[in-house]
Amino acid sequence: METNIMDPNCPSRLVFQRIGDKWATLVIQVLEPGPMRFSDLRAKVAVVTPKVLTQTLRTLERDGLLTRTVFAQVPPRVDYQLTELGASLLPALKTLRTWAEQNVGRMAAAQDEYDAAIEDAVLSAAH
Amino acid sequence: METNIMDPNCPSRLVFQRIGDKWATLVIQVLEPGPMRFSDLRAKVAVVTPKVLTQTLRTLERDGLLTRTVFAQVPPRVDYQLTELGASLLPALKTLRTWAEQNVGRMAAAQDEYDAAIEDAVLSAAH
DNA sequence: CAGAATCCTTTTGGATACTG
DNA sequence: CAGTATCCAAAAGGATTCTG
Repeated sequence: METNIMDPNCPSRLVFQRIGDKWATLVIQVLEPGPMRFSDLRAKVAVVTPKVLTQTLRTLERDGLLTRTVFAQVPPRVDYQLTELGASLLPALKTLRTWAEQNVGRMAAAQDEYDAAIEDAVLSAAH
Repeated sequence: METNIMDPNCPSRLVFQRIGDKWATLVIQVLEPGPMRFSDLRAKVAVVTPKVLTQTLRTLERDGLLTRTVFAQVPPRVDYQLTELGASLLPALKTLRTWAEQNVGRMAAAQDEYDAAIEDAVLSAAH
């Protein structure tokens, strides 16, 4: 069967949505080297609140991209690690990052130019 | 200089954000074959409202990913087409789509499994 | 035709405080 | 330590109506 990206129910939409998630791709990339516990993730992913980090992790766990392992000890310890499926996404993310690193300068320049043109238009309209 | 994805100001964040935009990647991929006018885009991208489509197009234009060309005629005609920069993003998107098409089935299965486990937990808690 | 303007609902992200 | 519970502000997304 043909996957049609135009279809609102197209499965690839799900993936693009996940990629766009502010924290999801970050978490996946942080987990690349190996398992990590909640507090370490918080430290690594900077100023994310526990609530948002939990949300992100639950979503990724539900997607089968990572696993959550609880150790029965006090104080509690919970490890998160990429599944094979999650790890298989890394190359695609890497491709995107590479593009980003190489082209964000051009994007930023385009934005500056665009904004300057708008500014000019506003000023001349007010003449 | 080292780009650090952990940095909230990291430029690659901008790219991931754009990729995650519900309509942006769709528009870029629809424009691959060549220029297209507003109404054709609307038809292609299904049920998007003109407001949202306009927003998306403006953002992409500002990013330097596409150009907007107005023809001085009645009725009006406006063409949108990818810039070289916009087109250079296509391979990376293609990589993602390929991953999506190959793995969305596994993601969906993982979700079903996860939801079923949750459901079981709820039922047994109510025993 | 290609949108702009307005209004409204839903979702998202985050701050803060509390708990097993 | 690893979360959960509440509350809130901001933004995204969309329906509808109008216009050069």
